[in-house]
Amino acid sequence: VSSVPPDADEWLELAGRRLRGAGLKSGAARNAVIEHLAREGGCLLSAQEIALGLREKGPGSNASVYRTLEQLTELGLVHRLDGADGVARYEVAHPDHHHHHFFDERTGEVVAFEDDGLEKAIADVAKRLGVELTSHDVILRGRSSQRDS
Amino acid sequence: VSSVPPDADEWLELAGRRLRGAGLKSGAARNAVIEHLAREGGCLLSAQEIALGLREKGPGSNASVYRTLEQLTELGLVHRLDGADGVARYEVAHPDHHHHHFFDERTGEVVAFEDDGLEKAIADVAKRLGVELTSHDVILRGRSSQRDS
DNA sequence: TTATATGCAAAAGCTTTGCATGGGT
DNA sequence: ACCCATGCAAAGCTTTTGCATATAA
Repeated sequence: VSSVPPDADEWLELAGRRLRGAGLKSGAARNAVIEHLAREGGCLLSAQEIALGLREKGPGSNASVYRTLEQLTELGLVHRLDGADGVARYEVAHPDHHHHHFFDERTGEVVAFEDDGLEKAIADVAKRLGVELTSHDVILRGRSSQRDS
Repeated sequence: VSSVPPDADEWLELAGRRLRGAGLKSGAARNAVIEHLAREGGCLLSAQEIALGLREKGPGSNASVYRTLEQLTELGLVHRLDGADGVARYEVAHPDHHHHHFFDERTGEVVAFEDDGLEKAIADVAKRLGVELTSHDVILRGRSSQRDS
């Protein structure tokens, strides 16, 4: 939709650092996945969509895509969301920007949003429950308020 | 964990009403699923767990369980959550009690909780986005704060 | 009597895994 | 050299679907 995210480079560096830190070696397929995510990972992407995008210009087999996404999820570099259609979708996880999603049931559109009040409410709940959060998701479903049917 | 939920009967009646209202006929398998849910649907149950629970004492094939759960979800009678393991889990949806879940990543335990502040924050977001919500989920992951490792 | 419900078995996906090969460090 | 990464093809899984039969209304 938009062009390359502004913090793409930042994330790329972070990814490199964490991968190296985990004792992993660089490889063509994983690099391709990571670059693809840095470019288009702003919205929810399925493994197959990524694999398809890569297949056109080089490396990145299905297996490698799945394996890479699992690693990146493990390292907290991408965020995984399991859809009602049984397909897992992935997004770049930025260190300090939590965002969530609204699914329009009429149009199928997905809107990402950020909300400090919501984040605060979640932090409050965690405190009340006496737990430490490592991640959280908020999924909203409904229709955008319009006058027509 | 606990005994039969107090509002089980209430939900059973609601279910009957909605199913009839949708022009559906009663059937042994679906009845069994519904009764099972009324009894044990307080926590997240997978289709296969339900099917297994039914198989022991009567009707309820795999196919019927899946079909029933889809119908109940459609009618808003149960709430569906798609797990990271690729398995969908279901819970009875009570008309006026929203609750959400905390997943302890250390123990695997799942804690259900309610929080008015959180609900309010979500309602506020919806208003700000100009959307009408039909459902929403909040998923928390982390560890319960304890002193040991 | 007609539309729905059920069950079985087969099919459909998405995702994972075994294994041999290639590549980084 | 050693260990990790990659790709292919073959499983593994949950979930869906086709079809014949049984059953509610």
